Amino acid sequence: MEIRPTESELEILQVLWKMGQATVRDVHEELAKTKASGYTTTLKLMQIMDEKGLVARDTSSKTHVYRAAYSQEKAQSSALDKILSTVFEGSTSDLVIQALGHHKASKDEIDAIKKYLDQFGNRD
Amino acid sequence: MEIRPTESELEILQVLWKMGQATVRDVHEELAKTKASGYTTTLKLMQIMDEKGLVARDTSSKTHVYRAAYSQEKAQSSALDKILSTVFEGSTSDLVIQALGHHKASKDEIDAIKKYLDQFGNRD
DNA sequence: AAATATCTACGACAAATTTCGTAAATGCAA
DNA sequence: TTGCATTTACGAAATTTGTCGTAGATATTT
Repeated sequence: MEIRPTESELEILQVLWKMGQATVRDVHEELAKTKASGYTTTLKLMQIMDEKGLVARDTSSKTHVYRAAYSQEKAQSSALDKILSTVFEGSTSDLVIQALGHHKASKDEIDAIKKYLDQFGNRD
Repeated sequence: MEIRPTESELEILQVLWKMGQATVRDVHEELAKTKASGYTTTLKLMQIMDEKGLVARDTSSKTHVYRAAYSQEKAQSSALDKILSTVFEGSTSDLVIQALGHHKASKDEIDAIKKYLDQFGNRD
């Protein structure tokens, strides 16, 4: 029952998350900025995503309007689960420290994290 | 030049990271615990990985001995890069906070992270 | 209304990944 | 040494994913 979006499906979801609602053309033109593939390719993918339940669409007018049915939060959680088990051996702290080390966080970001830790980190 | 391990290749790398050295049979029996596929499948995969440079092997005896040529650190860094750009919109702090929130870290882990932040987080 | 443009549906092709069967080589055991 | 088991090599099928072409429907323009 795992509904794992594929790589291309994830790209489409990104656009939908950002736009909220979008037509196939909207999505395709957004993707076209960084990727070269035909319009019908995007269309087909979004139709498949509809069948899978990854998106929902309003078909009342000729031009269908799509929205994500798979939330960014879910994708984040799923992505973290996966890399935790595949490359971090389940160690959240390893993951966090790697993330902080390799990808420089701004001072504001670091402050946000510290705040979070102080607030939440006092349990066993 | 991107040498991105596939899903199955990553499973094999996990075994090699853990074992250090391993034969095809070693790897296959480890994988068989959670997955059903034939011995020659594992063999073929590992041969392809050798061509790609993801593993190295000692062929001096009949039974070849493999080791990872793609480090866990590299895989970690690559995995973080990917999910940062695909589902976290580049926000390291979002990623970290999500990681800490969803996957409970132990007190020791939290302390380790705090320590890391205090030591390293005083830049702009 | 006729021509043009845009959209959906859908089959089929292409590429990448995974799977396996079979043959040949090598080592081990009777 | 002869037979048996294990291993490698390799081609090919099966699967999954991504790609596109074409047909038909619907709208828009002239």
